[in-house]
Amino acid sequence: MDTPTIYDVSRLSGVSTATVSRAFTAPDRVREETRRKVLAAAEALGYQPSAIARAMARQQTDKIAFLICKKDATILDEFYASICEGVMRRANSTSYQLLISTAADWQRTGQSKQIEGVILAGDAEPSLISSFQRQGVAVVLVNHRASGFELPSVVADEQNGARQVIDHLTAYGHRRIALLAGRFSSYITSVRYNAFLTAMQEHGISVDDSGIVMCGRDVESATQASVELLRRPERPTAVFAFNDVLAAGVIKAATRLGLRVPDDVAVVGFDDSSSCTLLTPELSSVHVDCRRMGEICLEQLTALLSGDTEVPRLTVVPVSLRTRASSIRL
Amino acid sequence: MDTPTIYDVSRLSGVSTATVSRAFTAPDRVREETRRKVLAAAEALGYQPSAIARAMARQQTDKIAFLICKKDATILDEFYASICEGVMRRANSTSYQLLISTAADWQRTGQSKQIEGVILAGDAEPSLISSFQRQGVAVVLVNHRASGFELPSVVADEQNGARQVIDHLTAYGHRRIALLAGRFSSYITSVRYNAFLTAMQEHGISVDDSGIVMCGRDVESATQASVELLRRPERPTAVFAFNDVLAAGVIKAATRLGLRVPDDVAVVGFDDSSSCTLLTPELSSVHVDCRRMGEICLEQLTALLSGDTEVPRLTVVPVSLRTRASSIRL
DNA sequence: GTGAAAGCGCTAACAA
DNA sequence: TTGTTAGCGCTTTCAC
Repeated sequence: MDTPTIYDVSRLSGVSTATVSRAFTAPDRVREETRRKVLAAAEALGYQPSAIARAMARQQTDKIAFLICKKDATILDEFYASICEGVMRRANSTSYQLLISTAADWQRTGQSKQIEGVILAGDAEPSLISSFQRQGVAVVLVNHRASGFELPSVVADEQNGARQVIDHLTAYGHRRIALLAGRFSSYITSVRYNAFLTAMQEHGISVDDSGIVMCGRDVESATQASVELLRRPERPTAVFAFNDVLAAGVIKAATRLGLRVPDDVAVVGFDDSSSCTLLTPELSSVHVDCRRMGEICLEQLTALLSGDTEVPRLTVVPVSLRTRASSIRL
Repeated sequence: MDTPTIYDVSRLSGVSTATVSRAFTAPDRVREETRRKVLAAAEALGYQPSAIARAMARQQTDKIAFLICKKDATILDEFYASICEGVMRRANSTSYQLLISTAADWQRTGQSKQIEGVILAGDAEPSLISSFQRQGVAVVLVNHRASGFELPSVVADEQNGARQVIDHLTAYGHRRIALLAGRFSSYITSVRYNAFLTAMQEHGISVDDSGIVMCGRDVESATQASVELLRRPERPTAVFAFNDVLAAGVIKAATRLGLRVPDDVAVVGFDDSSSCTLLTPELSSVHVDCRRMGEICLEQLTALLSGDTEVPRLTVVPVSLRTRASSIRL
C-alpha cells in the first residue's frame, strides 16, 4: 500500500485534516482527547508527515548548508571535519536538514537546492556572501571575518593562543624563537602571523625577519624549510609552527640534522590535532575546540533564522596550550 | 519582489506552464525556438525551478543520506571523512541532495527526513538495514558486509593488503612478525585479522598466539601493549599494526625502549593516513583509496535508484603498500 | 509540439 | 476547539 497521508489519518480519526495537522505542529491548540485520537490513528497507519508537502505549504525548506571554502584537494581535513561534526551534532537536534558541500561545488551545482541559512567555513568570497544575502539566506562565518558585512563570525582566540605559547617558551628561557608560517586561509594566515608578532613584542623580544620562515602547507615543504632554519649559525632554540603538520616537519628536520627535541630545539604547533600524540616526542600544541565552534555556528544560525536580533557579531572561542614533551625540558 | 515562479516565466514567454516545465526537464520535447524563448524569459526573471514543488509533484525527494555507523566520539576520522568526501564529490554532480549524519542521530531524529537511498558506512545493524529496505529505501554498504541481505557492498582488498605487507617484510628477512590488533568495526577487525593469518600461512610462518597482541584503539593503549611486546625475550623483528594510529604507538614504544626503527624493529601500518609522513621515521602503510570507495558507493546507489539491476553485490577496491623508512633498512 | 487542468500532501487564514 | 477551503509551484496525463 502507499504511504499514508494526512487524509488517511483524518478519515480514520474522524477529524479534519486541519486538526490532524495541528495535532502535529501545534499540539496545544488541540483538545487533549482529540490529539490522542489523532496520534493513535497516525500510529496505527504508520503515518509520518511529508516533509516536502510541509515545505511546500509553508514556503520554507527547513534546509541549511555547511559550505567549506577552500581550494585544497582535501576538503575534510581534521580541522574542518571537527567543525563540521559540531555543526552536524547540533543540527540533528533541530528540524533543519543539513547539506554539506564545498563552496566550489555549490556554485557549480547548488542551484535549486534552496536553503534558508548557510555556514561558510574558511575563506568565503565576498561575492558568495552577498549572493546569499541577496537571496535572503542567513549567513554565519567560521574561521573567517568579512569586513563590510553584518553577520556573525565564529573564530578561535588565536591571539591568546600565541601568547600562551610565547609565555610558555620564555618561561623555559627561550629567547630565540622562530616562526614557521605557511599559507592557509587568508584569515588564519594573517591572524596567526600577527598574533605571534604581538606576543613576541609583549615579551620584549625583537623579531628580526630571519626568525620568520615561510613554507608550503605540506610536511615536506616544512621539513626543508626547517632544515635550512636549523642550520643557521644563530639557530633558534624554539620553533613555533603555524599548525601541527608544519610542526611535524620541524621535528623531522631536527631528527635529520641530529638535533634533539626539545633539548636542542623546542617545538610547538597549533590546532592540537590528533597527530600530536602520535609523534615522538609528543607535540605541544594550542588546542582549538573546533567541535564547539561548529556548535556555536549552528546555534547562531538558528537564532538568526528564528528572527533573533541579538546574535553577536563576533564570537571568540577560547583556546589553551597543551604542553607536551616537544617543548618541556625535564 | 518574490522569487519568480513558473507562472511568471509562462506569462513572460507567452507559453503554458507545461511547456516551461518541459523546457527544463525534457528539452527535446520542446521546439528549439520555443525553448529558447522560455530560457530567455527564465534568465530575465532569474527563475530557478523550486526543488520542493518539483519533489511534491513528482512524489520523490531526490534526497540520499550517508550515515556513519560507529560509536566513537569522533565520527569523522580521516578514514570516514575521506569516504565521505568521495560520496560528496559524486553527489554534487547529480541532482541528489546529500544528507550526512550518524546512524544513532538518524534514528533519534531522522523522522520525516524522507530519503530515497542511503549509504551505510561501517557496522550497520541488520535491524537498521531492514528498516530501510522495508521503506523502499535503496541501501549500499561500505566497509561492511551484511549476510542475508541482497545489497551492494564496497570494501577494500584487505587480504591483498596484508599479503603485500608480509611479502615486503619477509623479503627483508623478517620471520618474527607480530600483529598489533585493536577492536574496530566488526568487519574490519575480523577481516584484517584473518588477512594477516592467511598471509603468514602463505609464507609458511607459524603464528603462535604470542605474536598477536590486542589493544585499545588509541595510541596510548597501543604504546603500552607495544612496550610489553617489545620487551619479550623473543622480540619480534617486525610489527604489523591494524592501523596507523596503533603503528605510531609501536614507534613510540620502540623509542621509549631505546630500540631503533626500522633497524631493531620494522613497523608497518594500515590505511596510509596523513600521519604516516608526519612520523619519524615515516611510516610504511597500506594505502586504501577511501575517496574512490565513496565515489563507487554513490555510483552504485544512483544505479540502484535508476532501476539498474546489474549492480554488483560486492566491489573490492585495490590497495597498495606504500613502503617508507619505518620498514626499509638501507 | 503545445495547452488545459488535475493533482501531489500539507498549512493557514477564516468561519463556525 | 474544530472544520472548510484555497493555495504552495511544479509535473503530467490527456486533448488538440
